[in-house]
Amino acid sequence: MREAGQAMVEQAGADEELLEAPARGSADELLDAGAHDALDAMRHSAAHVMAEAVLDLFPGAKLGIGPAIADGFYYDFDLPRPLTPDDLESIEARMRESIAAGHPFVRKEIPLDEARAVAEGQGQTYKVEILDDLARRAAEAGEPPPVTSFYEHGPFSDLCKGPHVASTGKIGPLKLLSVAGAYWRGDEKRPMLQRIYGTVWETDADLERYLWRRAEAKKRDHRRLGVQLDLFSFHDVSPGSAFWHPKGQTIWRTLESAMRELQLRRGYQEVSTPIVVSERLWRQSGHWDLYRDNMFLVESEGQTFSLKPMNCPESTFIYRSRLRSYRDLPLRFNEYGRLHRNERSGTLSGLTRVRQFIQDDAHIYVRPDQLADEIVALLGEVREAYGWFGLKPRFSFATKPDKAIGDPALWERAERLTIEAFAAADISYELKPKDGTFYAPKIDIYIDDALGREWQMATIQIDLTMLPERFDLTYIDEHGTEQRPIAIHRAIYGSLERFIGILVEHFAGAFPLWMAPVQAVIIPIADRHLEAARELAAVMRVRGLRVEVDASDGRMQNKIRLAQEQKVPYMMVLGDREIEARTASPRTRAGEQQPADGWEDLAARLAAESSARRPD
RNA sequence: GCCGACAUAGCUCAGCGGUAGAGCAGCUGUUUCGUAAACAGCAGGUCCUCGGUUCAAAUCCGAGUGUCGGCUCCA
Repeated sequence: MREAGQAMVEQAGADEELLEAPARGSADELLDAGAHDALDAMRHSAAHVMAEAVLDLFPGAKLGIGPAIADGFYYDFDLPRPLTPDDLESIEARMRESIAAGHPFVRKEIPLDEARAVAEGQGQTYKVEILDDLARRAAEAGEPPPVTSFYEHGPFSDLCKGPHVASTGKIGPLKLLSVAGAYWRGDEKRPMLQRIYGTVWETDADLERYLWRRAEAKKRDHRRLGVQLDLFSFHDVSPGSAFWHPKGQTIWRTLESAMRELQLRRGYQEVSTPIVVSERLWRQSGHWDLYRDNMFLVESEGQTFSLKPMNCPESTFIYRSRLRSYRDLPLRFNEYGRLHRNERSGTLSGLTRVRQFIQDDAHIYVRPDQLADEIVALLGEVREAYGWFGLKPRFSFATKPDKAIGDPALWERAERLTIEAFAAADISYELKPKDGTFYAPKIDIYIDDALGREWQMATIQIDLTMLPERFDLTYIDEHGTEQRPIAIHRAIYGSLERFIGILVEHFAGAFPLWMAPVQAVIIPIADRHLEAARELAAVMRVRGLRVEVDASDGRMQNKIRLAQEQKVPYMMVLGDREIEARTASPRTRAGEQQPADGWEDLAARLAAESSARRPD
């Protein structure tokens, strides 16, 4: 990865559109600049031009940092007053002037102490801090203070590694997007700066496409569609917790029963454990020290309880409720446990960041010799379940971090068996060295949604120590001696709330037939067709289909439009012709008219289509 | 939690010191209609909450609550 990055930077440096990157300096430093290609150089250059504009409009503004980021750039400023949307317009206008002027970017090298004196003279305290850090890092590495580089364009100069485009005129079409608060260096104990986000592209068409993508994402926003489709709502009496409406709950139950069906087939046994649990349990599990701030506490009769933030410790009580034989393993306990985590108020966001949620959680207890087979099976479960939604999971494998508990030999074995399991299941994965949890190596599962956004979804953790040792789990092996099982924590949907939120956006609310809250709407043309419409609905409901009859006195065209807006997969218009022949001709939400079919046959066909759980 | 913005009818939003508005949804009536919006009428609001300024506050100021954009992509 390092090598690839370096090669890219060198390639970029060779591009004549780019100002040459510094010859000296490690690949790491170059990577830190985030300037990987021409577009990044352009974005980083735009950040400089924005800083120029801000300094011009707000003399005395202090500069933080201004890197290129995915899709654009930002720059952090310490300003005398909060910025308004009008300010963004005038800053953008000033940037256009600088771009029109076509100032060349000029690289200057200045000894560090000299640069520091200049920055201090200008009152640029954040730049001084950066320079001091550079000096300190060099000193720690036993190197002399490095020579620093500045990039100048027109009246503006900024400490910067580069590379940049040749001149401000080479900066493509841009737009400033938003202002947000950002702590200096991401540290909440440091001053809060104002961050301006912007986007730059090589062509107008690219910019348009990006803005369209943003607008599209906004239209698909699950918080918006959740209201439109009547799925769920949020209320200030319980911030961060969804109120599920009937249709949302139907989706919920449908996903849950699909997973239950899979779990039944795979030999899981469902359990349920208390939500209010004594602090004593959390002390034993270690959560009390590490996680207490995120737990809701409840006092009763002088004892402290908490709403459980995770299920895992409690499942061990069921494991230990009797003596376990090696013949009992694997034991697969799944639980749809309701969890509460007291997330900081500012981080809450729709269904994707909540305080209360339910996981399709499971804890699987295996003998070491069963681990590899179990992981292969779990990877298969993930693939199967994600196939219901047409999602293609990508896998990563995170290994033992530096601060880890437990026997190194067990770690080594678990990691080796996991890698073998990937091979056996013929699944490729990205290795993330030292990125596991302190108690377990873990497999994380990612998907890209319909808009190309990446989401971290399921997780599989191979727990060698936390549950087995802290809760003293044992089984009796074939020689009559006590052994420690391995515990696997796994969630495939993860939080159902979050998963449904992602699905709403992925499908833009047009759910596949099998999970649509209303699968078909029957539309009688006139009142005299209502009775037959109800009959057809009954025929379909017998097959387990979720069907509604639009009995309102609106016109058929309007009923179609409403069903269309609700993204109902099938509409059946019933008039004299259909009723005479006891047929119906489904109209799909894509506008396709399917051939007429007898009621029974149609119901059977749609029911079969639904139970196939196809993603389209 | 912190910074900024926002909070008006069920929904989307206008009004921004002088008696609360529109479209959609709802209700009532007329219409009974062939594949994406029939017509008319009616009803609907402690303008988020509390406090302040003012002859007068949805509008200005302060506090609180909630929501939204962000807060480790480090020259």
